[in-house]
Amino acid sequence: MDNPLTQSERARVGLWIRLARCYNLAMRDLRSGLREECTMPQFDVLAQLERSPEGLTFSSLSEKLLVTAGNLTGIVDRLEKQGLAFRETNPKDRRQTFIKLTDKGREYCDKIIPQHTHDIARLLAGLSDNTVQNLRGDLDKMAALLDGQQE
Amino acid sequence: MDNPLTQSERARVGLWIRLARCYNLAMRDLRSGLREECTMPQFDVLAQLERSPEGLTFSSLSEKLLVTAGNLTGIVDRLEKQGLAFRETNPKDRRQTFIKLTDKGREYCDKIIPQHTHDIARLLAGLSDNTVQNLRGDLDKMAALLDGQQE
DNA sequence: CAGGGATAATTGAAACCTAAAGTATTATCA
DNA sequence: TGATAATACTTTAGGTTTCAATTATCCCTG
Repeated sequence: MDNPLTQSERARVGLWIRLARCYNLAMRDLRSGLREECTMPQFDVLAQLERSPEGLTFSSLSEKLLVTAGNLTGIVDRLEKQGLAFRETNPKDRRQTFIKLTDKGREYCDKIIPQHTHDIARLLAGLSDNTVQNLRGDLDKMAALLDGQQE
Repeated sequence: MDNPLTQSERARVGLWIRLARCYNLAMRDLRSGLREECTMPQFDVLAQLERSPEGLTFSSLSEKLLVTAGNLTGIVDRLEKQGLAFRETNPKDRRQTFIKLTDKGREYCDKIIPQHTHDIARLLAGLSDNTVQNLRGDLDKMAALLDGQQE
């Protein structure tokens, strides 16, 4: 039962540590670029809403963003308070609530999404196109693996 | 000023989205493996302490884990309350506080670190050794870039 | 058409997280 | 030496996050 780490296990732990480090470093930078405007989780919700003019339910947002529905309640509350989004009960199924952008929210997205996109591009500008392609491909493999594994 | 996205920008945004997705998917799985025992942030602190028998200050932990010192205050409070770690003022510089594992904390680490390591290895077992090596290399490039960029 | 089970969102408790302000201690240097 | 600056940690306020328990609604089957 006292098995030392195999080479292969060590390599995978190292991979996870590197992934987490990159995530946190990038997150820190991107957060500060957004700070004056809105929080990162609020931005994530806005960006999803922006591409779904018909609105999104809490459940679908929850799947897309990988956060719990209970969490979204608070984030949407704050977006609503800022006048950027609003709730609308689905008349066909009154359990469901659509979340939609207000006009103000849409304007806000027009301003802030390109800004954030530019922040990301700037942050990663130092990587070669080749490295970017390789990373995307390998992370897709990893995501597929992790996706299949969650039951 | 109304510049559409270049190919290169789009690719980098896609990379960031994939990275965040992998991080969140893995985090979700690893958290649930740890849940009965302790929280992920508590684990991260314990794992750092375990390899520094001389103790670690809040500042050094903050750098290693990429979290703010204010945050660590609470996490260490909880570890202290559970009897896993303790604070010790540095007599040479009374501003500094060393955080150290208790005996109980060390025992606990002996149990939980291998378990968590195994969880990571299991989670990523489906990736080829080749993919793991490529990812590690490319993420190292990315981390170096992000590290240099933070002033 | 009346329960009973599933689904959608909310609530509550506990922990995490950041930025900024506050407190104590040490270092600088005029 | 004594004012000032820098450093290390804590505190505070505002959000985020999860899990588990509730509430409201829908669907289905007898």
